[in-house]
Amino acid sequence: MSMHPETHTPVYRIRVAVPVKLFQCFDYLLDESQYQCVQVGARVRIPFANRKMVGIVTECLGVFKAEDSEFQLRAIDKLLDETAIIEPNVFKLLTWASQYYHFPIGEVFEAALPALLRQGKPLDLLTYAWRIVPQENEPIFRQAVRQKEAYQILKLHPKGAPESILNMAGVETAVLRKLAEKGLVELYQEQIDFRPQPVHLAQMPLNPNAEQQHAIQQILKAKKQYQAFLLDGLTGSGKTEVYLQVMAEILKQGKQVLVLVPEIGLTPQTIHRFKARFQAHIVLLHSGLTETQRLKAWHAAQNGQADIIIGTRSAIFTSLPRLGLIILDEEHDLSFKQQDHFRYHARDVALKRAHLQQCPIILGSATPSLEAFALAKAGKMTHLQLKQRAGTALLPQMHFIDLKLHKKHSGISEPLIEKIREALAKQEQVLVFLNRRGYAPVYLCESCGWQADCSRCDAHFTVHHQPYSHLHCHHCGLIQAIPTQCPECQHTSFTTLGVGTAQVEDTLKQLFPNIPVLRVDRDTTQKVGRWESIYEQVMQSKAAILLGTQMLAKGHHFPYVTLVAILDVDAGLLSVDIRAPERTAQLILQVAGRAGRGEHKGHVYLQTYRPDHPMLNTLLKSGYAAFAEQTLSERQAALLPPYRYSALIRAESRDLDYSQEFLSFIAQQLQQHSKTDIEIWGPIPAPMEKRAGFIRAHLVLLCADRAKLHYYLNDWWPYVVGLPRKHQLRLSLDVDPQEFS
DNA sequence: AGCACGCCGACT
DNA sequence: GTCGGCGTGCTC
Repeated sequence: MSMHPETHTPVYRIRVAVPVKLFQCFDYLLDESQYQCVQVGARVRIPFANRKMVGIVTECLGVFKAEDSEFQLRAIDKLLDETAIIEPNVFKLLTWASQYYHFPIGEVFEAALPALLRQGKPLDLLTYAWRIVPQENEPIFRQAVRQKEAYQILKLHPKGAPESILNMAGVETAVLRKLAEKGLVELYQEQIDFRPQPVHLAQMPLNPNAEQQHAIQQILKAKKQYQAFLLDGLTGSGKTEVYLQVMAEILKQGKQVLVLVPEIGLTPQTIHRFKARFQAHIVLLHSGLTETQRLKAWHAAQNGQADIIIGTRSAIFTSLPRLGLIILDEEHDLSFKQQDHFRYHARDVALKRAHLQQCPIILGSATPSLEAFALAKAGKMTHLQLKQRAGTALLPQMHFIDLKLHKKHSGISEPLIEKIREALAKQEQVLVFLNRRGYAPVYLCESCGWQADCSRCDAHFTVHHQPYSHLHCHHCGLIQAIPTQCPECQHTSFTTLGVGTAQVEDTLKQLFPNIPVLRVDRDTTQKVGRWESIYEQVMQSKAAILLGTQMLAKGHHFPYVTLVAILDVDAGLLSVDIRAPERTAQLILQVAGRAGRGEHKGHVYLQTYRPDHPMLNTLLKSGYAAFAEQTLSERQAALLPPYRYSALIRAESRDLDYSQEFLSFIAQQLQQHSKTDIEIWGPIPAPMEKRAGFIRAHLVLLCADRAKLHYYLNDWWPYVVGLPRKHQLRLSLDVDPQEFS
């Protein structure tokens, strides 16, 4: 195709977002027929430097005149979509996110698309299938063995089969093409019915209590406009029932519902709850899907076939032509914030999306984030509380055990052992929580006190005995043999300090030899389906002990657990991060929420050396809301988030001082530029300064005015990224960071 | 990010 | 004499 701008046939110009680490878009040329088809939000294949890439059209700029551009524009290779695959509201959302998180637009678009679409595969890829063209006589294959085989396999699929399935069955695409040349088979496209089917209730709703009824009514009042709701209720208070009844109404209007859940929350139980209630097209979007499955689900959401879309973080970017409600469950969960690359927070993006869509959004949590509380207090979100526990379940009772006063066996105090014994004797189940896996967190020489430390991190090695004895760094993954002779003093006697779940497991098995002890942590659940089988075992057992880390606190419910023990509450309190107290409080309540959902009252035992700790006491005596209130006023007094807006610059370098040196320099530049508008902390060494061989430093930016912060970041950050570097340096900007020391 | 171009050390 | 180290610069 000739593309001389000087010729008479007009040439047109579009602007394209390219998935590269650059902050600008690039202009390309196309001819009139292409221009008539092109839409903002469609994909194009383009030449970029010396390679081919897939970009997203961001603007259609009309007839091109050479004097309009200082660049020698190139022509696109191909228009990949006839219509936008990103709907206008999501397009606006992604543009906003690129600006808000100061992340290159092309890479933001890339993050919003399934991998197959990023690679340029057709959106309706899965609607194409090969089928046999009926013949009068059975075709004869002489030498063509492969074709004969392929033909036989295709015979087994009278309605046709997609290429991917045939490929898996050993049929190569080339062979199919040969058969197509002979007219024996054809590629055809299945017609999709885009009309949404009416949704029916498959199950009667439960009878809501007064609080639930109030919440449902409040939310439904806003069903055609933007309003954000914080649905704040303890585990077991019936949040899900509120979701389901609001959803029923929205679905009845022919709209789609987007449900976002934490990474670990997408359990078969959750899915089952939705599937049981609605006779509707439900799709799931999570990390466990194959790319083909993901594309299929994404496509059904995007073309409006799917009614309910349940997904993790990145599902917030799915195009939904008839979106009418967003639900974000476990709003406080950290997995909603992406921790690398494009560091967006799905909760904040979801709020923006609901606003663009003019639809209601529900944030649900038993332990709302301080950000959510602050929004509610500022009147930007409607606070709905569910205080009663649904059904007959009673609230668990909380008790402290002062570790200073009692003898311990692998970190379990004697009074706790007695309580566990009593519960087991009544055929009840016990949950023991310890957020530390492995056997022990420290290995040391008995003679000189030398400790086994990771050479690549500022951290101790953790001792593991399974599947064999070794030292493991939980921060960088380094594995080493356990030394038998001290490198410092040559002595040969060693001991361990502290306990991990593996050690507690051994001790519990010794203490209660006839009781099943089930350990749930990353080491025991790596195999697929292992978690499910443990869960099944627990549900079928009578007396049993469940032991585990974080994983136990989320997702699954254990109705027969009446005693919950948190072995080391202090671990979370020691952290330097300002968000450590709320994390700990949330974790305590989440773990506590596992207890006593049946008819028996639950008891929660917190082991601590600090039973007088103010945060623990506020939490236990006055509840989470009082704790949050107190923590918020401390934040307000200290002018910390959410009362000021923040950003964190991370720098990592193999060079000892370069991270700090570089951050010092850029901090100086920003300080001169922004005067007193932005407060800059640092550079400060990261909480674990050395990790995986990189020396890490941070720079914290704080500003009372969000717009001002972004105004400065807008010019300054691209400048910083473009600065020449003396040494290798990894740099990242984290807007609204989840943790900063 | 990639990828090429470009100028200085140890090898068939 | 080359192969290849990664510094620098560019991508419409």
